[in-house]
Amino acid sequence: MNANAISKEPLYRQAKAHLLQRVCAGEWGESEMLPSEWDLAAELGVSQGTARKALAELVADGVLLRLQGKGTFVAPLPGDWGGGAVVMPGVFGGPADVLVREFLGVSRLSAGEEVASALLLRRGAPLFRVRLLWRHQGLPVATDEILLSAERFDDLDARALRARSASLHELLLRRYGVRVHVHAEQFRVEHLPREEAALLSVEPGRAALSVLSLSGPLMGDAVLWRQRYCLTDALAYTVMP
Amino acid sequence: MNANAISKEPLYRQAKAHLLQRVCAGEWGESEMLPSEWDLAAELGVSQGTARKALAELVADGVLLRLQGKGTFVAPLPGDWGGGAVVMPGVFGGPADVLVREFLGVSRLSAGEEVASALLLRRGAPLFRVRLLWRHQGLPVATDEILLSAERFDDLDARALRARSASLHELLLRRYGVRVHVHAEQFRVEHLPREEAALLSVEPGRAALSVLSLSGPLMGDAVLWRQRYCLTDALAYTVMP
DNA sequence: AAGTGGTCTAGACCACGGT
DNA sequence: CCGTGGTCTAGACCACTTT
Repeated sequence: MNANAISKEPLYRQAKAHLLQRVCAGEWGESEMLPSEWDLAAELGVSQGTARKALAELVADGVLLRLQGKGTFVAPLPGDWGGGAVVMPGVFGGPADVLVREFLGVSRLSAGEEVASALLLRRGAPLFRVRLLWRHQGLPVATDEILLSAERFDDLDARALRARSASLHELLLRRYGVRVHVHAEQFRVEHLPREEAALLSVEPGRAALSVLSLSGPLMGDAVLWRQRYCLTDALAYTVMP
Repeated sequence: MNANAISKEPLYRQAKAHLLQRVCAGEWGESEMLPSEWDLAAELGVSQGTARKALAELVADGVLLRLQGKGTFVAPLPGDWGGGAVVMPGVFGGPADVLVREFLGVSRLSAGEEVASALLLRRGAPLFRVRLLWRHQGLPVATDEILLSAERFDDLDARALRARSASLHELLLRRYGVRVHVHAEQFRVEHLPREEAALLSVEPGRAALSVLSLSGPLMGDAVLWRQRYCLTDALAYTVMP
């Protein structure tokens, strides 16, 4: 924590950015303890209080977990479904239902105006298009169309995504060092396009919940556009601020 | 900060609760500065650092605003629309559109099972039912049905709510000292009931975005159930975590 | 007992806004 | 110039978990 740091930013912000970078680089695996406040403070050349403030912000951002008496750990990544839980309509207290991911495929296309503007790319920039299907108790309930720059994330292949346990978020973190957070979400009612209706086994034109979300690295621009169509006959899309 | 305080809670939490109570009691009006950190610390009998931590949490919770060089102020209440902004679909950067509130009326009814369970009331408990209509550029785009305990919030009258500038949130704060925050929100697609369809000038059964939200005091149970129906032909309901 | 994070304190200095 | 909030430091003690 010295020389080349941007001196305009507070020390604890520089420490936070430094630690975030090391977390994203995979320096500490899941269930592996980070060094203690005092050790980190010594490494970074700051006081223990400053190191603590950086760690506290990373906890608030969902990057780290701290447990009194145990230590500091890298927080598990959210699944590809994201933060919004799915529960029975009208019931707020209950546990979230489990959704199962099914990988449909990856293709390539060119960025339209909206996507290009949201992801700060030029029109026509090459994109990867990842398609997912979500099942609840075996029945399809949602489709995802995920768009991301094919230039920034080259060599994204279907093999890794097809694995049942794999997650796009994990792939982006391990291969590109990008930890993706949701920046904003838009909810609308839309009529299902033919393709989505077929995947969800309902008639085309059926009204469904459309969830458009932009994600990207913490403290960075969005890199991931996701258009989700969700059937909400028996489920509700829940968010807790 | 002494005697009757719950000694199990950290000092800064006790200070936070104490300050929150004084804010809700209306001790400081809008655009009136709170005492400085040092003065508050002296009042509460804690160190300046502890007072700062309490203030910082209240800022994070949206209760206070702090401006370097100017002072600490009570944050303005969000309008009755709440946190979710409304913008053009697919456009994330733009400014939120303005919605105009129209008060339709207050009536009384008994709590059904769902509402009673969510608000921790007994089945059949008396409720107030507040009805609002939201317009965007003159056209109706959303209806609200707001339910709250008629026992806890007695003497809620239509006169105060009918005032064009009034807000239910302000009323609850000024009359009952309750500062309401959104605890959770559920999104679904629902078919418009006759009454809502008529209010929105569309045919009954039309699919609309249903937003069910529970609100209540910071650090307390929910006291307000809101069922909103929103037309999203030209608008999208946006949330930013 | 030793190590971890969590709280509390005291003091110093900086950055910003108004006088 | 002063008063405000914002940052940084150093040290002490507490609560919890593990050895």
